[in-house]
Amino acid sequence: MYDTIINGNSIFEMSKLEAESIDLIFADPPYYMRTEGVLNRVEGTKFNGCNDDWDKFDSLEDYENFTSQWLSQCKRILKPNGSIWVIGSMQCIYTIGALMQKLGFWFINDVVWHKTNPTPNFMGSRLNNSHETLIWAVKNKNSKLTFHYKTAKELNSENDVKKQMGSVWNFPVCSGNERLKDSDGNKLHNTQKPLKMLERIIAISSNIGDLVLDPFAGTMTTGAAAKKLGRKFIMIEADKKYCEYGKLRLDSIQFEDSNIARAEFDKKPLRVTMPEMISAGFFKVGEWFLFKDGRKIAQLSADGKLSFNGKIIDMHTCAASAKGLKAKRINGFDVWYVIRDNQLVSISSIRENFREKLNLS
Amino acid sequence: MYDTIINGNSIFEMSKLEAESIDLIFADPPYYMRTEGVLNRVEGTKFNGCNDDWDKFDSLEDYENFTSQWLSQCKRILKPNGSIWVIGSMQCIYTIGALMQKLGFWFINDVVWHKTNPTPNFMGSRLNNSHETLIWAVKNKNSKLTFHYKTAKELNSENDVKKQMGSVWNFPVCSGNERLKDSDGNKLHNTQKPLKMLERIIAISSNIGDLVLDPFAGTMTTGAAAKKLGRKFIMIEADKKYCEYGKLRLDSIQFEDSNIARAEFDKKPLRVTMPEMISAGFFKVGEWFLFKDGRKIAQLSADGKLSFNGKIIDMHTCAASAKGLKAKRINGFDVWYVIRDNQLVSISSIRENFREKLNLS
DNA sequence: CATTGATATGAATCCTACG
DNA sequence: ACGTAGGATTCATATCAAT
Repeated sequence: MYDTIINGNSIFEMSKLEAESIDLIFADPPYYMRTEGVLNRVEGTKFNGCNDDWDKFDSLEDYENFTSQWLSQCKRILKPNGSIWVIGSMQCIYTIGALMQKLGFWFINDVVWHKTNPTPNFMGSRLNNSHETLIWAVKNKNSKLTFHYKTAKELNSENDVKKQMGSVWNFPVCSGNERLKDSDGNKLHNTQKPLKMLERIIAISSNIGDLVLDPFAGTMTTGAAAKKLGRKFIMIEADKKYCEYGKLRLDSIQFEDSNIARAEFDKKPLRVTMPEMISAGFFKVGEWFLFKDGRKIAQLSADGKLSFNGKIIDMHTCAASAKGLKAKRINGFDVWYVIRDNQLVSISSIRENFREKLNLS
Repeated sequence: MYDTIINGNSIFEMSKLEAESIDLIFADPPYYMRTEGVLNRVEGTKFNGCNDDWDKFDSLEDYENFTSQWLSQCKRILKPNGSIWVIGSMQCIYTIGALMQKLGFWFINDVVWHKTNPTPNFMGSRLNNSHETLIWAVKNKNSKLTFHYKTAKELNSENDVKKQMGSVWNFPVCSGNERLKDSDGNKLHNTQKPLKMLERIIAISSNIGDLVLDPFAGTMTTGAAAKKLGRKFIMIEADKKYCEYGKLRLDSIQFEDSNIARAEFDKKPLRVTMPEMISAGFFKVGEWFLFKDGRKIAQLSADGKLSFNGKIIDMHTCAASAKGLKAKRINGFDVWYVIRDNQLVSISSIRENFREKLNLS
């Protein structure tokens, strides 16, 4: 049962789903904003924020109870190595985050959505609230995380410079053409999230073909991003109107194949061993392994380890030891060189040659 | 008892302070990082993060209990209109924030310290954690906040353009000369905070002469900023070594008078009334009040209100009404013009003239 | 068609002194 | 603790009309 929109109560509908069946959950729950009265702009027009009934709760305890219930269902249906993302603002995210930790979710990152065009504070009564917070967690401390590090780096490209993606993300609020309108031309939903943000989340923390759940689906942005990136989805939404518009939206979207969708940048190179390379003639037993500065340090043994000061140890441990580091091991492929045609050659580049030969055959 | 460093346990020492005696609290508590083992950099040197004994707790419950205790003391000693700031990272800030709300603290903003030079994630195992979170709260919902809006705007100046300060702040992590060193030349403290950040916090949310408390004072950055800005301070720190270095640091700092320290930009202009200005001859009873486009809308009445469509109403209500706005009132000083020397002149500029004349006399 | 200017709008815990 | 009334307060972006 997937690629469906379920019109119903989030907690109840989740309770019917199978345990450990979901790869990725994105949750955009009610924020419990606790606004009162009307807020007028400086010009005297009314500011139309989020004053929906679904955002009203009787008390903090009431909200905690609600939050605890839907989070518990999420924990139950999430696969052992699945991820959950929750978005919230200052009014709710601390309640949510604290309950998540109590339930045993293990935090990977908290991410700040820095809005490039936030609503200003009309009254100058506090700092302009220009961000929302996302919590990224896995089911428990021992979960094996899906994180496409190099895909993230690729998505974080700026002027062709690719840097490690950080925990502060800049996106504009959803507006203009992207913002869904109802039949009267008014915004369909008060809290539609940017598609780009959902695409980023799904791309870096799930695999193609995975099953994505959004328990508070609203305008179905999560489903839209999931479908576009080739993931399956289940969207739960209590409001019938949103479900109807959501179906139209999701039907209009197609899978768009790409290196990002398939996380090609994170594909691991073929795993090869020293003995393989020795028997293929890429290394010779007994040859010297040198530092970059040309010093002869250790000699290759038949099992692929190194002979160093009379001991046979693996090249990574040997590298750390020979460099006198406190660390037990460092990556030997970054340290060792051999002599080829009277030249120092990195063993890393020799491994590359070997991999190329394997790929060709 | 102020401008002191107290060497002792935070909770115990706070319990001895008088109730409702503190204007501003800045708290940088142990983060409960849950780090294990040793983290090595790519090149094999040891990364010296924070694994101090003071950051060790037995369990989440233990940490909650500790947090609840020090926050309760903060609540007790904070003045009714005082502010509290707490800084934390993803490991602890949700626990802290949730407990603050349970204790009745009312959130003003959560602020993101976006580090411009964060420690990279050496392993590429998650997003580079490049921020910490500050929570700014007052004692309860009805507290009257100290917020120097225009001082904040002034501090947020960029290329001479001053904008409303937002909830995402860019600061580099504390390093170089600012970073305190011990007698061996090693960094004195693992979590020293940037002085500029503390100055900003103190400048915008307290008044000159106020009493500032830091229950986890560490390198005494809070005290340094407080003294520089002419605030009194109480610094509590459990570690004797930090207290000794802290005393040296604070003794070397002097109050530096400035418009920021005195929040001059937020001084309210003299409050004046229409009748005053009428009797001083700046307005004439019966004269027309016009829109910016030159339309004659209403006539000035002797009590300073406006005659509009046969009714006498105050100029702010009249402005909203005459513009057909839904809002009951808008600022009339932004709306109304009168004729002086055959020119449209804003009544706001006339009020300025009147204030100047009052200041001269 | 390009450029300029007016208008609309976004998850908001959005005032405060005085009587 | 109320209510009432004086008066201070906004940034980025998309759209659309006007030039």
